[in-house]
Formats: sequence, C-alpha cells, structure tokens
Amino acid sequence: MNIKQQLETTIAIALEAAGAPDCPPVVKQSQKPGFGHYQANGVMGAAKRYQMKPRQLAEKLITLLNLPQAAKVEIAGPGFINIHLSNSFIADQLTKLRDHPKLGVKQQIPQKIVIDYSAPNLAKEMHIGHLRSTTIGDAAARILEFQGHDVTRANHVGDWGAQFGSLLAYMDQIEQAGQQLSTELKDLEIFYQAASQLFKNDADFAQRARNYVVKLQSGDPRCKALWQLFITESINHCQAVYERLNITLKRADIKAESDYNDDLPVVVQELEAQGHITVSDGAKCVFLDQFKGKDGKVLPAMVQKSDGGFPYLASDLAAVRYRSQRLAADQALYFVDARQQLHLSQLFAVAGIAGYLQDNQSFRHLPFGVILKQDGKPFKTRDGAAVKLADVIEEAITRAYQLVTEKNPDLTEDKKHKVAEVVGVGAIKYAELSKNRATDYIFDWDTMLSFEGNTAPYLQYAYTRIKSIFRRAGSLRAGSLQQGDTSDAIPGEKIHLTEDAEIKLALKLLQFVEAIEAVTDDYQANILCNYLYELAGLFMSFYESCPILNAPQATKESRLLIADTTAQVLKQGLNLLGIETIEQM
RNA sequence: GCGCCCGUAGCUCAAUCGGAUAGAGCAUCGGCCUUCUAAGCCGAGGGUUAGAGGUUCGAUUCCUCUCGGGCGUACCA
Repeated sequence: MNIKQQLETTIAIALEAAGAPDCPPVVKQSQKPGFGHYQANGVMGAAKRYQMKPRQLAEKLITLLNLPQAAKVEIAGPGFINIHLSNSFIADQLTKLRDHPKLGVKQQIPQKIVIDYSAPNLAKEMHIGHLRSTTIGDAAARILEFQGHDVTRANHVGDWGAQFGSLLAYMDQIEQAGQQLSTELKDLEIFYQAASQLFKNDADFAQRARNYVVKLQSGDPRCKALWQLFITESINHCQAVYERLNITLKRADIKAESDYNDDLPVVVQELEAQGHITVSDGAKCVFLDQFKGKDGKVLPAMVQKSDGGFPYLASDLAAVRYRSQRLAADQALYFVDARQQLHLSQLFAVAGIAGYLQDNQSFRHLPFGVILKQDGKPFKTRDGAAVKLADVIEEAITRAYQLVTEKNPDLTEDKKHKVAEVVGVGAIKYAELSKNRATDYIFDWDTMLSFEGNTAPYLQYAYTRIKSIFRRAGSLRAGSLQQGDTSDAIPGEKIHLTEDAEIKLALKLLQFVEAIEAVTDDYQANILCNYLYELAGLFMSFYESCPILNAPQATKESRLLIADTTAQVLKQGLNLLGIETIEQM
C-alpha cells in the first residue's frame, strides 16, 4: 500500500468537504521529525484559491479528516498539516508488507515500453562513456518489468557506416600478410586505432577503404563475410562486458542499425509522398520552422545525403517507425547522451509529421551528461584517451579484492573473489546510478571505485549484517531457520515498535513503493539509490541501538522480522538497480 | 550570432507538481570494538544556493537580466 497516495485521497476528500474542492493536497514525507511522518501542504494554496484564511481552512479540515491510521494531526505554521502515524498502524502495515509478493509495489496496467539503451558503436570497444546509458537504461528496464510492464530492450548498435571501410580494408591487409585475424581482433580499440591511422596517413589505403564501403553496401560476398566476422567478434566483446556488469541485455536484444537498411528508402519515399521533402544542395531534407541554425536560418533535418547515402537520422526514423508501428509501443525511452538533444528533437518532430507517432504514444529522450577528463576536457575516442569499460571493471574488482582481503582475511579464496566481483561491479554501477544531474562529470578512479559512504558496498554491507544475524539466530534456534532463507524465519510472530530507531526503519520500509513510483515518474534511478541509502542508514542506526539476539523473546522476534524485511527490500531494491547482494563480505 | 543544458559546503552530489531551520558522502576534528561484521555508529565545524531584480504568505525550484562553464548549430554517427 502507498501511504502517501492514501493520505492524498483522504485529504482531497476532506478538502472538498471543507469547501475547497479540486485542490491538490500536496502530501509529502516530512523532512524533520517534529513535522510528523507526512505533511500536507495543499491547504495554503486551496485557501488562496477560494479566498479563505489558511489557518481556518486547516482547522475545519482536520475536524473532517477520517484518519484512523494517525496518532496525531497538527496544524503548524501558515497552514501545514502534520500527520503522525500511530505505531500500531506502522506495525500492521509492515506485517502486511511481508505477505505482499512485491513488497508493496503495485502492479501497473501493462504498457508496451521500448527502452533504447547502451547502443555501442561496434567499430570500437565499449568505453567508459557507455556506462551511463547502459546502467541507467538497464535499471529502468528492470523497474518497469517489476511493475508489470511489457518491456522491449532495444540495443541499437552501430554496425554500419563509413568507418567500417577502413576496418574491412585493414582486415583484408592482415589476411593478405598471412597474419591471424582472430589474434588481431582481440583488442578492438588498438585495431580501430591502427585502421584509422592508416586511413589518415596512407592514401592508397584510404582509397581501398572507400571502395570497401561501396562494396559492402552493394552486398559483395567477401566483403560481407569480413564484415560479419568483425561484427560477431565485436558483439562477443559487448556481451562479455554486459555479463561482467550484470546487465540484462542479450544478443536477441540487438536490433542493429543495418537491420533497418531496407527501410531507409521507404522512409524517404513516404516523406516525399507526403510532400515533406525539400531538396537542398542535392540532399533530401525536411525543414521544420522550430529548428533554427546559424544566422536564424531554418535548420534542415537531412534524411538522404547528396551522394544518395543515408545519415543516421534516416535509420533512427526507420527505428521509430518500427517501434511505433510494428512493436506498437505505448512508450519509447531513449537513454542517450545529452549532445544528441537536437538530433532527437528533430527525429521525434519528423516522425510526428510523417505520421509515425500517434498522440497516445510517448517517445522521450532521457539525456545525461558526458564524461570529462581530470582537466575538464572531454574524452575523445579518436585521441586514444578512451578508458575501456573492461579495464574499469577489472580495476574495480582488483581494488575490491584487496579491500576484502584486508577487512576479512578469514574468508576462503573463492568467497573473496565472489565478494570482490559483486562489490567492485556494484560500486561502479551505483556511482553512475546515484547521480541524476544532466551535468557532465569528471572521471576519477578513486571517486568511481570508492567503497565508503554512499556507495553500493554500504548497502551490500548492511545486507550482510542482517544475514549474519540470521546465521547466528539459526544456530541458536536450530530447526526454525533455513540457512540462506530468512523470509519465513519467524512464522506467526508479531511486530512491536517502541524504539525510535525501530519506528523510523519500519516506516522507511513501507515507503519502498513510493520510491519506485517516484523513479518511474521521470526515470531517475537516483531516487531509488537515495531511498536505499537512507534505508540502509536507518538500519545501521537500528543495528547499533537495538540489540536483537540478546533481547527478550518477544522483542527479539519482532526485531528479527524488521531485520528480515529490511534484507528483502535491500535485496530487491539493489536487484532493480542491477546490483547483486552476497551473504558475507 | 542563435538554441539547449548547467552553476548548491574545500571536493563529489541531494533536496519528490514552489514549502517550514538547504541535506548526505569524501576530506578535517572529537568520541565508540570483552555484546549480532568498525566497509560501521555518535557528534563538531563548514553555505549570501554564481550575482541582481521580479512573482508569492513562502523561491535552490517559476520569470527577466548579467556573469561564468559545457554542448549543439546540413551531407560523421
């Protein structure tokens, strides 16, 4: 159950009864203990609208409020309504939460939602810049599925275009020289750099590269075979990274740029038939008034180049058409770099006039900032400064291994390696997910791989502390506990809340659903991160101030229930972020 | 030039359709391990929310201007 929503409804009814209908109650979780558990801020606005005195409206409102769940309702300041929930209500709700299959999270009316994320360029190896789209998009996919939506993961990988000319020419050259292609392709980044260098410095090579582009496009068999070999190899690299990072993208989720090749002329024809195309300097463009470029001139959205080739707007249009018409998507979410903002605005605008998007279909760009170097300059893939994603993962795991060895030397080697993996990968992903800002950010190993404070390891650690309690509880009460399964650990016992730390923690657990629903409002994973961090923090305080195993029987059992629910929410929450938990660390 | 994004503690970031005394982490300083894992807990200091105006009972949030930063601005993606 969503307490906030429930209060919204109740207060809206009371506002109407008090003579102020159709006003938002504006219920929020209170920021300070003195202001209760929830506060309703809507009275001031409602009073203004109906020209009433806010305090008077508030007085009238609380006499009309039917809130059995509240222990106390107060008016404060100019007209805030502070609601203190009763301990018994919180305890009852927590008991119910334990029976709920999704920890209180409500099933939504299922929608078809396409999520466009990760989308690496297969010419190069995945680098640090792909981390944001990949982790945020994956979290969105997991959360929406958890809510019951029908999610289609769309990995729109770049597998076509001019840069493949030099790659194919270079592959050919290596084969001619009798070298092993497979060994050369082990490091795609070096391979790409080498091909680019040749293209830049060797005129003959450059000419061959251009020829290869033409041959590839015309379907030359040998060329196609080389290309296929390269693409397969590159996808293997990507999938290895996804698996390492615990990303849910599978090979079947790849819908490559080249898959739309046959649709490109069709898209242009359809736009032409509708009279939207203007030929400008030999290129086929759509001119839309709202896009102005230099000198205030209207900016073209080019769908076919003067040489007959198709720019990426064309394949993106084909993808919109496919997602909208074939997949019948209710929503499409594009987790793409903020620099593509103009491109995506044009994309959706052109798709709109082409009739590819209906009014009930929401296609949105969810932008994020780019990664900078320590000096504030952007990372550029061409100057070789790109940090490989695979290297970041390795470094994180190495650091986590050193840390776990130092903190917990008694663990077996096997366990230490498992902990290092889960903690290292979790830290990287959490570092990305916990920031929402569209601002660019500076890449720094120490920040990204920090294991202290507001990081994934903090949350994972809270989880292991709970698991540790249950391991001990299990040995104390042999037979009543299953190892590794605490969810029905203490059947039939009741939750009692007396200590401040217990009440705060219990309430926070009830607010899981509010966090999830706030995330899907605007697809900001950091809201869930903040929630889990606060939850873990409240658990840590509870852990310090409320002894569990040494408490009197009834208290002990109640606290075990609270701890177990915390473990469940932490695990589920982290799982929705794509972060694993372990039993010990 | 035009357009978009951004500016919050020394650093990295929060602040839920505008809400009460702007919160965390790192770093600094001071406490807490014969009791469930100290990757932790408790506490202290640190702010003219870039600046100026405006709207409002109330502005980090909305509007205008200025300053500063980033990105984009037709045949690369």
